[in-house]
Amino acid sequence: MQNTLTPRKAPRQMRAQATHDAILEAAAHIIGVGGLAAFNTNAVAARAGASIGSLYQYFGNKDALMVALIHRQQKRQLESVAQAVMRVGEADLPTTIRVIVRAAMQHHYDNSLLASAIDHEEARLPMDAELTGYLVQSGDMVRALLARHVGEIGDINIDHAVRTLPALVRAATDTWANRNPPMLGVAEDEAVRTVLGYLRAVP
Amino acid sequence: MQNTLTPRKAPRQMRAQATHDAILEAAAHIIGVGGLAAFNTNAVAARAGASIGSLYQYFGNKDALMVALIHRQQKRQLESVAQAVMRVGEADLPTTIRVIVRAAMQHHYDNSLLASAIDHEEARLPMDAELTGYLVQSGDMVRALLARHVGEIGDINIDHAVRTLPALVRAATDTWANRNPPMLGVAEDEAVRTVLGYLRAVP
DNA sequence: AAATATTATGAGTATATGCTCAGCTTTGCT
DNA sequence: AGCAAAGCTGAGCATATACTCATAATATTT
Repeated sequence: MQNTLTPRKAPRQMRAQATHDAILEAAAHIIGVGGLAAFNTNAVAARAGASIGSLYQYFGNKDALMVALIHRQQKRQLESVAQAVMRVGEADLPTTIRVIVRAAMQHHYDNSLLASAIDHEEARLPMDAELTGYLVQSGDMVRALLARHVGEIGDINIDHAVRTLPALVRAATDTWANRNPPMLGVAEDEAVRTVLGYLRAVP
Repeated sequence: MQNTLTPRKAPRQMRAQATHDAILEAAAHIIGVGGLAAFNTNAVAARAGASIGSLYQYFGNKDALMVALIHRQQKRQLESVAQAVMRVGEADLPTTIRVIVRAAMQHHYDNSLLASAIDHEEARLPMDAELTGYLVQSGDMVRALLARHVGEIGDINIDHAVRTLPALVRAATDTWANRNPPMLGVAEDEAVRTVLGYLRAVP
């Protein structure tokens, strides 16, 4: 086996897929509630209703499980945003931004502890082809989107914007959605203001 | 003892202070290099050149050490920014923002793994009076600053801005400074653009 | 100098946790 | 039905790690 972070074995039957998914779901839940400090493989297996042996059948080690979790989250986020881009069609820039911001926030605000754990672990773990792929895809999406509204935005370095913008949205979301009680309306408004301000800024 | 997160004993002699500081420094270094996964009290004591017993003389448990680290980082950041605010005097808004952004970035870009670890742990640990105090102080600072330039900024909710702006700067910093090689110039420019855009935005 | 207070030590303990493996169960195929 | 492949189990091992405590060393006070 080349790489211990690679999945050990792919599920082939339906029940195997279910076990596999339950383990990922359990991991997400445990980190979401107790943070990385509570994240251990025995607890994950127990919550998944699977044995610890099953966990290690699909994930060669703890880091591999974390990597799979990161992939899952990235994939969901990308799909969610892609769908929003479809939906929004040819609307004006502020509307477009708001719709996309809302989609991007979706998977963050209900589990911001998980989100920050992923941020942290992403920085520690090596970046693989799949992650790079998501990055490229989301970059292309932003690029296409901005091309539609080229008249309404300031002088911009697109390569910078492609990386900065998602980070800004995430920051606004984390700040306002992760509170007691969560201030989702504010989160959305602040994110929209930030993005529009960034895009229209003149140097 | 009311609270296990409280420091166990305050250092009274100089050598005790040195030990105390060395332990915090070692903790920062270990998290900065290996992330939370590498953060354990034995390793911290070893790197600090102190015994594990000494560590537990000053920090009742691992979380207390983490809390102290968070306080240290917050305090440094606040001081750094406060100094920048002094220095900048009555300059125009773009210059002011740039100087402050640069100060805020200081403690982030050379150790972004530590920064993300602190973000994560802050969300998990209970927020105490000291942290609240830092938040209030930095809020007051932003408020005073914006008051100086009230003519140059758009219609703004100051309470929102006070929390959103630092998060935006942190996001831009993390995104661009934590790379190989670190792109500090881009980080600064992106942060400045973001903040100025946010402040001048019109709804 | 003696007494007291503070600081440092690190082997050792209790526990938590990553992970294995030998055997069992279920599913799919002929 | 019979067989092979896939999937599942969980006790238990090896190790890592949070934390204690009895003792020693150093500093401060009287």
